[in-house]
Amino acid sequence: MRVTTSFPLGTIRDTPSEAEIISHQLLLKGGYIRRVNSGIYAYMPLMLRVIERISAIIEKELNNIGCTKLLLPQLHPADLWKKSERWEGYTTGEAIMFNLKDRQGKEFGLAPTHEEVITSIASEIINSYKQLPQCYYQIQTKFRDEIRPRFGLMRSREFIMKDGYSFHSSEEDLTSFYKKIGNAYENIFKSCGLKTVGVEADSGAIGGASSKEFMVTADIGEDSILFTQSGSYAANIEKAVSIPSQPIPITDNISGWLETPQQKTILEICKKNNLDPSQIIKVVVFLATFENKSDIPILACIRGDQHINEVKLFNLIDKLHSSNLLKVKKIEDKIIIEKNLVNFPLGFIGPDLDNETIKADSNWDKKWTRIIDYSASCLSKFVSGGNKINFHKVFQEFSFSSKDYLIEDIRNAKKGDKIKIDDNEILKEKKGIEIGHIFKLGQKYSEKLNAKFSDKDGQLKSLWMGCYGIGVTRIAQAAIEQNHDQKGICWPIQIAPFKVIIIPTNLKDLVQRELTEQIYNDFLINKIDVLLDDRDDRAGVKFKDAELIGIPFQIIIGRDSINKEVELICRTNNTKFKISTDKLLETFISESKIMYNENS
RNA sequence: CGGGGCGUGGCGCAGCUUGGUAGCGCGGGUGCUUUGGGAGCACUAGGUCGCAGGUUCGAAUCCUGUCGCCCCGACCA
Repeated sequence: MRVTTSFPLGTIRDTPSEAEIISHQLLLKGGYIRRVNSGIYAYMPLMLRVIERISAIIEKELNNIGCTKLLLPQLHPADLWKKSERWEGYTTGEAIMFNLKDRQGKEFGLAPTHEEVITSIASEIINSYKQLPQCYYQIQTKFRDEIRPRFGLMRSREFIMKDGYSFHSSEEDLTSFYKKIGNAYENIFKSCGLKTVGVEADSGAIGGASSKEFMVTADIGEDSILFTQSGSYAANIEKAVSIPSQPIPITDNISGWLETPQQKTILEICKKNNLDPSQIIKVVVFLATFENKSDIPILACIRGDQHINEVKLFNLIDKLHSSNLLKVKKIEDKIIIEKNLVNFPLGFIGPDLDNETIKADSNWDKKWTRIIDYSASCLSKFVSGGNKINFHKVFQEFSFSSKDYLIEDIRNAKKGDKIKIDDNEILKEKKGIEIGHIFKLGQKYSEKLNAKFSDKDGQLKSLWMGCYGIGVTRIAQAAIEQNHDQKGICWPIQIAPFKVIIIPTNLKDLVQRELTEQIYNDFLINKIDVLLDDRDDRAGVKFKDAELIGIPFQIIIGRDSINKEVELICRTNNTKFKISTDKLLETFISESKIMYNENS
């Protein structure tokens, strides 16, 4: 490709003010993407090439393990999503799905994911165990109405994703395929030149028995990963389980009521009353909203030095009730409190708060659901809210063993904690960018959408399913986050838009020009992805652009053209080879092979 | 949704406090010079100052409303 005639670069000199993180800035500066609206980007020619490289790597690995590519619609009828009972949750609860009505008033959603569509199709085409297993995948734009799009392609409202769905006749077969796809994922990310960590994860709104996320570790990551040094354990903080540190025993000389005026936070109480956070039980109030059931108020109790994990809390409440749980939200809003509660001492609540605090005319459940985290349940003497404004209380010999209290794990594991499986190790924490997620769905969707097959025994059974996602555009940006320097992007060669860029320093020089054409054609004939910067600009401009857009190799054609000598420069480590043109191609090929091997 | 910030040529910004009819740098175009690290000089094109009301003789500037975007938080596969 020639920059002047077929491949304009579109680099910009100033960093657009909208970009906060380096990878986003470089994508904009390098002319890879242009913002059209909040969370909506155009993929410019350079970007498209990167997307195509990543897609090709994904396709190769998935085809290798017998997956089949197809393309599904993006406009989904609401009916289908109502069958799986996700319509409400996706349009009113989390409201992540863009939705609209057609001219007849029929409802549609713009697909954030495709379980419903693929399952309904699978139910039509799969009849017998003899057809199983099967795995279909596609690479396509997804739509999600993110609460706050940010960081360019990292969290955008329109993004490209590979999503795959597998169908099995048994749970065992699903499990073995799940492992196979996990291995394929590792190959894919390695082939993309990315360093990733696989972690246990919460399966969230997709649902299912278990799931694993693939993370690119980076400081700007939006997820927290907890892991042990040895690699014996790694999990997303949403899912991670640990053993909390030992509480500091409370001294004997404290008892009864504590007057705690204006002391609403754990830290204030500790400071003013000479207590340790582990001696306090913190009570956080939530409201669980269901699709067709009255709202349920929750008292979530946890040791003061620990934090509530709202994902675990959500999953727990979801498990307790058959109705579809839409959301669990902290009760803070004064209007909501006044409308539904009476004598409600926010900030001074204890685990034994009276059910009478819920107003009779409220449409809430008339009983608090009291959930006690393990960290709190083993304390018998502790300080907690006195259920009276400006008062806390020392609870003595208190027992949570009554059936009013559900003792569960609703706690965030944190760094420094020990884990069950290995006494010697403590958890460390890093930030990560989620670029892949695989789920064992089980029969959740096949049951709801009635996707059955005839098994060996002649019985009709629900299909076992897995689903597997990779954020294609997110990989591209994560790769930049992991591979850049002061000058710009340093693409891993596997996913670079071009392998090499030819930079003639002075096109007015006839010798240079001829040599340039000769080398360019030579590379083209050898099917090497080459970009020729044939702009009539000063050399410096072209050097800067080449570095910014991050092509792995540069060929500089300059003064030594007269001796048939050029320079081959490696972008990443700045290695320079001064070589004669007849050795250029073979040197390039061997050097790029080295680079391929380093990255995989 | 709460808090903060910003909307002025393609990009980055100044001007706004104290109203007087829009400016700088980069980028674009033309010409000459220059040519291995974002060149120099000269000329040039390009903006109803987000939008709508209001105040005023006069509004980018003051007031009201509204829309949009960005950041932090809530929240979020």
